[in-house]
Amino acid sequence: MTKKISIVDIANTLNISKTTVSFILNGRAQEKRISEELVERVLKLVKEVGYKPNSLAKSLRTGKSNIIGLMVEDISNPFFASIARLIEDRAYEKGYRIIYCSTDNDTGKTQDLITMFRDRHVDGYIMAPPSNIDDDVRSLLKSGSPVVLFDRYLPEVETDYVVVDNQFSTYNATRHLIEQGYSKIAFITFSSQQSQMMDRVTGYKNAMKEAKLKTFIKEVDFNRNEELIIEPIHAYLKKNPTIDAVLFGTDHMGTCGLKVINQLGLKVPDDIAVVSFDDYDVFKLHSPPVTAIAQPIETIADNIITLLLKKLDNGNAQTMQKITLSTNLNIRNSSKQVVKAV
Amino acid sequence: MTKKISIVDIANTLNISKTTVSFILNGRAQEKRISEELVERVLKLVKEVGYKPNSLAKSLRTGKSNIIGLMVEDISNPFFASIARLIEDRAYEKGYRIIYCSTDNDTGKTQDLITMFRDRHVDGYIMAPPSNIDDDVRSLLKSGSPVVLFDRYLPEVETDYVVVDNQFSTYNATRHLIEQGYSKIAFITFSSQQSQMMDRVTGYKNAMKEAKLKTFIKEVDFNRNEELIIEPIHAYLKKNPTIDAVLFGTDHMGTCGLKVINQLGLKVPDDIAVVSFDDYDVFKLHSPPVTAIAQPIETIADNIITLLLKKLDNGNAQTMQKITLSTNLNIRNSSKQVVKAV
DNA sequence: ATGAAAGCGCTAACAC
DNA sequence: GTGTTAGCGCTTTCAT
Repeated sequence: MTKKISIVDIANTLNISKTTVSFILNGRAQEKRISEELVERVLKLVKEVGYKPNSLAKSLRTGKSNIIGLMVEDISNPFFASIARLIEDRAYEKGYRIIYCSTDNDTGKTQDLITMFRDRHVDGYIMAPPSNIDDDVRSLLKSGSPVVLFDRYLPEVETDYVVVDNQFSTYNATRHLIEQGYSKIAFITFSSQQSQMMDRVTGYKNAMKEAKLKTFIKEVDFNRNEELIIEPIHAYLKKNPTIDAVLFGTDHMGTCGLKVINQLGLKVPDDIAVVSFDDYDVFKLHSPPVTAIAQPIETIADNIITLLLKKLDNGNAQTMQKITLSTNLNIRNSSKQVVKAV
Repeated sequence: MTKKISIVDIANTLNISKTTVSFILNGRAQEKRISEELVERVLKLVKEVGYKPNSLAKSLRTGKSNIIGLMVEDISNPFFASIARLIEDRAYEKGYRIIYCSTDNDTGKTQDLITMFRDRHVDGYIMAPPSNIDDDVRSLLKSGSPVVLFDRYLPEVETDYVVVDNQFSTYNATRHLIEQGYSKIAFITFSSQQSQMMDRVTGYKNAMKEAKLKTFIKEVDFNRNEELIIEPIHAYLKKNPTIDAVLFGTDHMGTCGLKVINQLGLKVPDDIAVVSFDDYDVFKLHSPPVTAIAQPIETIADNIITLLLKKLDNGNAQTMQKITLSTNLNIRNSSKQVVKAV
């Protein structure tokens, strides 16, 4: 097999030193003024025997692994899966590989993960950080590793990040519902201290306050068991039958919410209007289609990887960039007041 | 930082040799009859200075990386994302990490990926193989690396794999449609030579043949641009207005298909009945809910990782296991003939 | 019971 | 222009 051939083997076969081979293989032949002819011979043999440099050894020596550590909340969530896919593609083009992990927003698990990534000498980190991870990120930064945050950021840590304008997004969505004539508007979301979630609540609150409306906020604890998310929403909606519209804080929340609304036999939008953060097939194909706050997934992924690759090239030298992108409110029939308020 | 400390540093500090430290760290103190007291001292210092072995160096020396290479068709597809998530969890518990890549069913890209994984000395491979990858998989096997295939297998290669009973699944789904009184039943799927797709077509064909019905098969080329999938379906359905039911070959196909049906303003199931392979929120939440062939995701993931871990433990010694799991046809309103045939 | 030393495959400073 | 050599940090055989 292509197994055991090392740089020494090919050097010996050609009766030259492995240094020369190494130089040639790393494109430094010109610089070292190695004869065209030797270069050819080496390249030919390399191809012939199918020699592949051992990247482990290379990494050990150079300290570079060409691996990027990607930490998302949950790879099975469509938002994160899509981002991961796009990042993977761009990184691949540039010769980087991705090791990913799902953090479940668990700080302890994330710390473990960071240790393991550091251990493996990953060259850079992309992370949707859980709360209370500030010190760990700082220490990463201090040791010279580039870190790009996304989806949320850590207000107390000076890093690059790519997020969307969460506060305006929910403010805007809430305004939309108000303009459509709804007044008992609930905001149902995950309980979380993360920046993006805080901002989303704030946007909702501001819009409601501005319109002098009473807020209805329901926070549900995150759980991987969907039943445990559906149940509290069910209870909440049942207990507050006057609610005439609901804004869901994430795609997952929105999906669970729709299930509840089905269970309760509520008509959308007549009984209850629906808007959700994130925009996926579930919302587009629903009857009626669900109004959704669409994040610019591709732009997000593009910015993340561009930022990281730049740092990787520049030896992490530059100043931090904080990128906030705007979302798009895709208005559909789930939030259009039918003319009945006449 | 926790950066530069190596085994030598801690050996020097304690005035002992690095060998001893290595033994202690690898739990061979007993075996080597190293004094309790020394062991304690070493462990204490290690903890104190936060020494972490360099896993790169370890891998170089031992040839083990504790990394598993996972190759899926597309990580942003919910089926693969869910599987990936479950595998990640189980592997993590056992101290293994996952490097993943999306193959896009592209043989060339997959070969690159394999080379890169092999390069990085991954300990094992999990793969949803594209076609024509037989030789590469064989060579992996020959070089002693455990490989577990899933979702599809390579008939010509003797490996472990975990798949579902695709042929029976579509046969059964088609039978269901026939029993409901549909007769112009189309099968819309990706054009592919992969085992799972071939089996799905066969199942459909067999059921139709058995019932003496004419088959309507539309194969669409895979493309990452959704528009290019939607368009041919649109054209096909428009050109064959007599079709009264359709079975979609994958979740992605089904989602695109529903979009087309919406565009065409067709009523489900009155104008057209719908059944899809794979069962996701999109189908459950659709109005009417869509009948779907549910794969046992957790069981699949569990079997895959159990198989691989066993091989990893046993030095890849055992015989191959071929596991075929059954699916579940979740019958919903999208395929229930409304009583009109009276 | 502990240590010296070889070596995994590679890079790069320094010779010649 | 090309070769010698010293590590990168670790494991493991063989001595003692």
